[in-house]
Amino acid sequence: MSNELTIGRVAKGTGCNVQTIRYYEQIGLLPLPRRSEGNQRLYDDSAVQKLSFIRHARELGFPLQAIRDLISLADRPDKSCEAADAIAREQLEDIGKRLQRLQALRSELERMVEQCKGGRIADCRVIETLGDHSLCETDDHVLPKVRP
Amino acid sequence: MSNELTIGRVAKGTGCNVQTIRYYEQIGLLPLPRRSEGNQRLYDDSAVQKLSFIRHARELGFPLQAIRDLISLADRPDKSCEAADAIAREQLEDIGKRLQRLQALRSELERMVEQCKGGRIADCRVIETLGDHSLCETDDHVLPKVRP
DNA sequence: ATACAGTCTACAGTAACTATAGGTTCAAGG
DNA sequence: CCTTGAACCTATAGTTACTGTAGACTGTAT
Ligand SMILES: [Zn+2]
Ligand SMILES: [Zn+2]
Ligand SMILES: [Zn+2]
Ligand SMILES: [Zn+2]
Repeated sequence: MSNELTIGRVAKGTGCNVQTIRYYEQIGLLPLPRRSEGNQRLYDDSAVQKLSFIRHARELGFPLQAIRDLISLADRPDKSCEAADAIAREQLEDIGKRLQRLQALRSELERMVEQCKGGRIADCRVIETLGDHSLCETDDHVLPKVRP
Repeated sequence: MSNELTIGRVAKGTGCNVQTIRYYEQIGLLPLPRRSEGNQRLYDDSAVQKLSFIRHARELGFPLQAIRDLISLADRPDKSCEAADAIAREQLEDIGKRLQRLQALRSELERMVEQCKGGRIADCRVIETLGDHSLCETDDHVLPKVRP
């Protein structure tokens, strides 16, 4: 009952797909697993757990580099968790920024879509607005224009 | 007053950067511009306008393929704008989905960060939660686990 | 005339996978 | 025991939308 799984089982169990697992191994995020006589990967519980950690963090939007850092922190249980918390706060902040931006985009797009009453392209409010940002209500989504 | 600009000027005027403009040309999104005697690109107003259109649509999150489609629609002013509106609605829908997801992520991350009172990694709530999704409040961010 | 900013091409790199080709291994059914 | 087919293997290329680099050339200002 050493509980070793093939890559496909691990994939199903974690919701990762097979190539992704191999990819994580390749970039050094997952340790090299034991191989069967026929050279197939065999994973034990600890590998599955690590992959679940990675997967969960990815689902929460952490970039792989942050996950790498979190893993190496997780391997030092006695140290302070300050650095780990900082990574999470950073991720939170990043998500906050993206949310704000998306909210601005959504309202602008809503306005665009709503204003077009259908008809010919020549009169389409969508096309027109895309061609001219000054028809937009906010400046959120355009970088400042600098006159040369 | 033929109003021709070098690539750098166009870049400044549109907020695009120079390589991006060359990239758009390369993938056929922008037409080949006239060249100076010394082989440097020279853009007229219509090119600048097209690039502004592209840039604006990108800022609103449209993928390049959608922009390609919008441009080819914009070139047929007499046709119905139904297709253009559909592209915009699709983009709006996509943004809505991303917003929902990000909102879920944010609340989960907030909870995580908030619960950790600092201390050793061994007791860190951030690390612990990442290792075990069942500590999460919602299932939004994890694919259904299928038992093999 | 010389300096220096701007431009040119071509290519490599980024994030995080996903897909493909062409071959090998494993488990089950006949 | 043999065959079939799913699952696995490696290696490589493709995806999106750029960004960065190297090494050479052009254009302009003093
Ligand atoms: Zn319309
Ligand atoms: Zn706008
Ligand atoms: Zn902590
Ligand atoms: Zn979770």
